[in-house]
Amino acid sequence: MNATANPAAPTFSPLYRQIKALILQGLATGEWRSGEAIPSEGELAVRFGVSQGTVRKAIDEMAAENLVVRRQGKGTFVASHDDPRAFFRFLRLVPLGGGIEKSSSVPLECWRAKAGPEAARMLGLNVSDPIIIVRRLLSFSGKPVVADEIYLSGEIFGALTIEMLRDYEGSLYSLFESTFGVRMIRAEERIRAVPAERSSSELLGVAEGSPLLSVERVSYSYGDTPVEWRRGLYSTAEHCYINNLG
Amino acid sequence: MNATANPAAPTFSPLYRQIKALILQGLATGEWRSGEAIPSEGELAVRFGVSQGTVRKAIDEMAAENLVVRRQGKGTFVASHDDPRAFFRFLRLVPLGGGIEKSSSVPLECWRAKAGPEAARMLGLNVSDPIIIVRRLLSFSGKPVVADEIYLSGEIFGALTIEMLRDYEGSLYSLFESTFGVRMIRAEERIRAVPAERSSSELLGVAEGSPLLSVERVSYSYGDTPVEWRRGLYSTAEHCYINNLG
DNA sequence: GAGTGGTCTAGACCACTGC
DNA sequence: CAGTGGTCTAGACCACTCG
Repeated sequence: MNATANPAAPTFSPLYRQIKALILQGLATGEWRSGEAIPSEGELAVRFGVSQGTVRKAIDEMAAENLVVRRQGKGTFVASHDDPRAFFRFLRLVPLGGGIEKSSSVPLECWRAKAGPEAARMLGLNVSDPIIIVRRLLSFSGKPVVADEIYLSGEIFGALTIEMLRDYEGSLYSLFESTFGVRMIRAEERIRAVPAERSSSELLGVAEGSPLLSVERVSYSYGDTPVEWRRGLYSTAEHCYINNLG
Repeated sequence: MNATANPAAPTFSPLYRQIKALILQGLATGEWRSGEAIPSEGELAVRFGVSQGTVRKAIDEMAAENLVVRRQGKGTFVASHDDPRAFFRFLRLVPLGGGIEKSSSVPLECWRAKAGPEAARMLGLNVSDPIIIVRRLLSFSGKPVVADEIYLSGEIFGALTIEMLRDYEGSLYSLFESTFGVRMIRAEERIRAVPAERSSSELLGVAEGSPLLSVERVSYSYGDTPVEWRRGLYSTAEHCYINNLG
């Protein structure tokens, strides 16, 4: 037993974590794509030379981290941002009165630039590496609510154009996933209250100086690689940001 | 096998969830108190007439929900708000520059009242049931950062006084837990940006009308019972609210 | 060393899906 | 029906803690 186990691991990790790392590698290298099924637990057990229970525990962890979705009787599938259940995972904004609204995203600009010190630090790049900056406006029920400025590595997202953003049906992360093979796994947000400046007040249709939520986000892909840095200004006149403390 | 299983459960649930419910019951009724060890997996397996693996899976879920903490070689312990690791679980405020600051809480007022319609709805009470209202100021490194107004069921927290709040060392939730036997399990927060009113601007030392974070929270104890409703106004001049999207 | 949680295995059976 | 994940068991051994 312990077939493919690392013979001289510098830092000990249990077998099921090693199996998890191997499966993760398959996800990162694109061996299985978003929405596709990965091999069954039995197959993976044979491939890695461990018991099914060990594979099961590895997949359990990955399911808990939303990397993968299990469906009884069908198989285990690579998590996808196309899945409607994943929509509110990265946009925790709901109307104050409750209910559900139709959202629409309108790209305003998309241009090439060189990374300044801050963007470089956030994205793990060197200063003056190529980056892409996107500005867009997000509306609920036709009313503008969020103004985003999004910084992306030019290396990865080189082919991105404003037409692609305009024409794509679905969320931004769905586009990144299907077109660039980059899946956002987790993100860190830093939230503050700031006064609306001239430009954002016009975009969002609020008075200059009125309070807005400033939401800065760094998103990570496999291996904790930062791939997106963004700043959003949220109008909370009729919406609020919700968060569950567990 | 299936010893203590419910003979005619209306809604099916696997054995390990029934075991989980039984252990949860022990927590809710105070059979084991905060910080104490619950019986070992083997003991619980014998008590409930199931295999240790089944008890294990039940406890796994409870550990994932932060209800319980496992410590190898020692046992499984009832989660406690005294645990320093639990501090930032319910107060996600960090200095903008990073680092750690000393926080101190100063109670301003603590009085009895009757529940209005909003407080009643949030706390699951009837209108004009007795409630307790606490106002307090939270400071980091001596500077005021958060002004809280806290609504509690008078039924449960009847004995609470401002002296208790003033004299207690530790977080508010530690006091609730040790003095009233009420443990906060999870909470929902709704966040908006609002202009500072006269009273809060004076408390927090900011200009009237400047942007503040409004954080409304409902906290739940066992069985999803709401036990606390609060509204906090956060000055984000030198701090920000952090959130991890997983 | 005794007692605890942590890992791993092997095998049985159940519940769900789709052909 | 075959194939998938979901549950449950029994037992072995490891890793950690404490007296």
